[in-house]
Amino acid sequence: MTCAQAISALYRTLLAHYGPQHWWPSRSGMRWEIAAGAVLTQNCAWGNVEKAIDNLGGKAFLPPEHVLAMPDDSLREAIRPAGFFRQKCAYIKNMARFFIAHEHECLHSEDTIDWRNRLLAINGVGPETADSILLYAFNKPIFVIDAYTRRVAKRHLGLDIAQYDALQQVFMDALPRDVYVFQEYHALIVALCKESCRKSGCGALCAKL
DNA sequence: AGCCAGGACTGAG
DNA sequence: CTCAGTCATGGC
Repeated sequence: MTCAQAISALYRTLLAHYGPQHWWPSRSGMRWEIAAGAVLTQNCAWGNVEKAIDNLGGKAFLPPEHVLAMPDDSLREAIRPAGFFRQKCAYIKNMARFFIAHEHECLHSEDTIDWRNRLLAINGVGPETADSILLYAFNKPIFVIDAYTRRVAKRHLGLDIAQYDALQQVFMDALPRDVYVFQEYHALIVALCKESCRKSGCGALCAKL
């Protein structure tokens, strides 16, 4: 079995086992909330991010103009549960400026790579954050690599590639250029890792992997 | 009590 | 490019 076939096979196995995830929890349904969440979740448990999001309006998530206008002290207090609150305060304001200026433009652009580069130019946005925003907030066809993906790639696919872009390319070359597939695949990898973590063995599924 | 969680930035070699 | 140090909270 080729590497590409193994990547496709793993996707089918995970999808059959866990079912569609319809991922990126967002209560308000705003693209902006997804992007802010992507920054807040940097090296931090999602449960802590939810507290921060609740503090920023939860279901009625505050629009970027409002967050940008908040005094740093207030914004820091709101996002404190997500950790690194001093830097994340600045990062989120950078992201708010991007949304105010470019949300509509980015949404209707076909040039994903161009917008990926623009996101990467923002202080506080690295490859994973940029790709998460493009894939889940803007529905662009790009594959997200994170710590979970690296673990699964190494463990179940024998892929030990250090460079972010290189590993991303392997997945993208192996799969159809399909937003839905990219969204589900990443979500399914997270589902697998969370479950293995809880049960300290992965049970029935691991036998198939 | 420590380790880690859906990273990114900076500086050094 | 690779690597360590830094940033901070909450859950287990």
